[in-house]
Amino acid sequence: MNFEEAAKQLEALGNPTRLQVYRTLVRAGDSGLPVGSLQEKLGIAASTLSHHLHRLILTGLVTQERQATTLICRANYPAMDNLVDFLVDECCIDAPCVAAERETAA
Amino acid sequence: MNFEEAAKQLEALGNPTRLQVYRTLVRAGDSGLPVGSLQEKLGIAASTLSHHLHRLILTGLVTQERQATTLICRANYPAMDNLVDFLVDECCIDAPCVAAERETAA
DNA sequence: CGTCTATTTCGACGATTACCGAAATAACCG
DNA sequence: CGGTTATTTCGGTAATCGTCGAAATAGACG
Repeated sequence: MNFEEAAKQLEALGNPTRLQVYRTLVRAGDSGLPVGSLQEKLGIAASTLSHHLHRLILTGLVTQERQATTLICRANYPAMDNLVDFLVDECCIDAPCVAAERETAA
Repeated sequence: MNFEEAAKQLEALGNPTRLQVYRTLVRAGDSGLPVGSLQEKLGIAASTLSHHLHRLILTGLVTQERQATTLICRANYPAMDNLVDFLVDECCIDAPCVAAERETAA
């Protein structure tokens, strides 16, 4: 995980609307959610949602798969895993913290 | 860790300059670093650094302690720990996602 | 082909951000 | 008090962001 990529992903998740989108997708699980359902759940304009989805996709945190006219969105779990690894690694380079212990224990 | 707080911290870390500030502080360890040293390391204007530090402090990711005329900055490890916890809890990184069940129960 | 649904792109707007240098403040020392 | 060093606040500017509605595109179906 390179520094710039991590920063971009963190920035993507740092917007409340996008964090909510991402959380909703995570909770939807492997089956994912169509853009329309997502829009209904969040109650924002379709164009706004599309914009945020685009950014999440650019950072690799979300993927899309076409099923006929609807687009299914899914959280990309490995990407988040890498991001968390980055944070833990950064956090624990010189000063071990609780996260490192949990990491090694798990 | 509440949702809004997590979003604010993620946004704080999402800016490349701030992420670099934070990383530098993490690597400095418990002894921390004066603002001046930080500025020298990063090569940015003092006012710009002060601005970013302020934001990191507001989110709780960094703390400051005065020592005479110099201000010592330190990474707040428990805050990062909580943030990582939030991400892991929200996104159940390595395990099948049980968050949906938790959601319906809540 | 024309129409319907789903989604994106476009164009615009106000709000926020990042950055800098200059001036102000804080704490110490003589 | 006057001076010195460390840092912040102020003022301003260019760039980016978040949001929306309207228009454009993608695919299915008759």
